[in-house]
Amino acid sequence: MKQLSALARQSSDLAASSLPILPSLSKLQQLAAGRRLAGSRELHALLLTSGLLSSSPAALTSLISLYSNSSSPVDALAAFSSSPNPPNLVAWNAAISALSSNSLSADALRLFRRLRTNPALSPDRFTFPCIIKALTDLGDIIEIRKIHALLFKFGLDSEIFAASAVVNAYLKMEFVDCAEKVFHDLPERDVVIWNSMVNGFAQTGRFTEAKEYFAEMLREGIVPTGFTITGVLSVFTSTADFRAGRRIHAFVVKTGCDLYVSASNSLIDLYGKCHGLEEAELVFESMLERDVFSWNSMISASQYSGDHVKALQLFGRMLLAGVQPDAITATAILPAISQIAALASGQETHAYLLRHGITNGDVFLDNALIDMYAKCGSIDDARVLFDQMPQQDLASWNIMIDAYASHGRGQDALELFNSMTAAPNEVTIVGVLSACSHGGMVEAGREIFRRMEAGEYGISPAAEHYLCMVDMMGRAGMLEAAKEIAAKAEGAAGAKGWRAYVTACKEKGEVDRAVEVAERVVEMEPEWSGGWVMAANAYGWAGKYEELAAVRGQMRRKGVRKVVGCSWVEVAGDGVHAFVTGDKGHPRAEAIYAAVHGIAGWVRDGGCVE
DNA sequence: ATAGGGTTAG
Repeated sequence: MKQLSALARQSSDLAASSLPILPSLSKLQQLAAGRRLAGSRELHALLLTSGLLSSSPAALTSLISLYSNSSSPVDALAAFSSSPNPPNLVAWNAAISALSSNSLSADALRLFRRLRTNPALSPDRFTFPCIIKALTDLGDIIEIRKIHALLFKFGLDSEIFAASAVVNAYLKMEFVDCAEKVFHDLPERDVVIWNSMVNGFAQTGRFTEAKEYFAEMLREGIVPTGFTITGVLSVFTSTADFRAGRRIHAFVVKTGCDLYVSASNSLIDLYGKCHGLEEAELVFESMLERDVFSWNSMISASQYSGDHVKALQLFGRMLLAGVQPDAITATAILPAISQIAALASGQETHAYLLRHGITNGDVFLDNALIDMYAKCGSIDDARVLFDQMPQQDLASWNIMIDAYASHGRGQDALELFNSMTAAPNEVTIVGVLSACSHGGMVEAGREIFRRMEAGEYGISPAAEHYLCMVDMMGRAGMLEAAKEIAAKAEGAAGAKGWRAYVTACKEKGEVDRAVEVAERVVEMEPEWSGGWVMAANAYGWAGKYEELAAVRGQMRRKGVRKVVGCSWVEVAGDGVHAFVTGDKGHPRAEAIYAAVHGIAGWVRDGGCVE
């Protein structure tokens, strides 16, 4: 109360200068809503000084709901508690609502219990929806059942607002029979309670029921809303039923029902996940209003389609639009940065996340950061972050082991692997095997592979593991052993295994061995251009030009094209530059090629061979 | 004067 009077003194001058003497309450509300929290405080001060707060119960309730709508539940509760007169039931309801709609569920429950001890007041049809919502957030099924019984006691069991909240609660906690009973016992059902059924089933993975209720809802002639569309789209996205998702989009366009922001977001998500980048963009660009979900879904859609540059551009637009990124934005954007190895951008993004307190304790985000630092070459920074994590998950271990592997630090990878507190999975084993391979640690690698074959990790060797072993043996010059392992791998991995073997044969000058299996790669994976190129190269090394010409001829006839290699480099203060093989398009191409030749010369002079 | 339902991540 002391604080409030001080506040009143402070802002009464301001209020007096900008407002006529006691305008109507609704006018005040409009002004306050426009100015959000500051406006609410101004109104609060004015109501106190004018005495309106003690004479009008409506004034107190309006004030509580204003604070609630400006996301200030604590101020709402303070106004409620400091009321000069005992608050009436409407004020109690507004206060409970302020807490429950601002995620202060436990406080909402406490306030509700205090209301129950008040002999003069009983909860009504406005109280129940709020308290049920709070209990749903708390996941308290025991309390939900008690409150449900209480609804009958007060004769409010046919109230559709309370029933919607109850249905929502039961479905979230997978009490399907209870939810359906409440739903069917109602004398009338509106679109909201239908939405509760559809979305409740959708969220708990009961996709069939969700679709059935949606279909039934349409049969009953209920007009769907943006809430319905969002829920039903999430079903089709989860089940990868993109054609049905498209049909929903068409339905929305045809019936002209408003999409609202969330339903548009769900469409972007759907199109993003079915590689319909253009359609996702179409929806995104046509939105009049975008929230953080819109941006996150759109950035992820670029990301799924592999367009890292577009993802980064979108991120820039997001910041310009003044939308605050969150941890999900960061996990979507960091892989794009990693892909183009833009360390400066990565550091900048990390600093931004730290400044805005977005990093706190999100395992996904920490993993993305570790991966980014490792892929951008800053492996020791990656390790510092890894060690600082309060709790690493399996992905963290895998990322860090992979990081050491790709930096040729086999010993560090092996040490990390041996100190693992979590059980490894197949990805972990691939990482540690490739670390042994790149680090030339054949014996350690063979030992892990042997243990794997003996079932020690509970994982049986898969294609990738064979591939790692071929690579490892090949690099160590154990070509016969490499060949034996390549012969064990099948399918696409078999082809890659043979390619690894062929590469190793060439490295070791055993071109005859390479020629012997050159076409096996093509036989196994004729669609893969890499196999054809490999075969042609092998014949070239051995000087078998007739065979080489034959392979090239077949490649032409079949239209096999070599995929052009592409790389990026980040220049401090000058952004990211992309290059493809033989690229002369860069404004400073001449200087760049001169520098490359210079570096190649130093490397040769330093005694390095290919 | 006060009330119920929704989307995104390795």
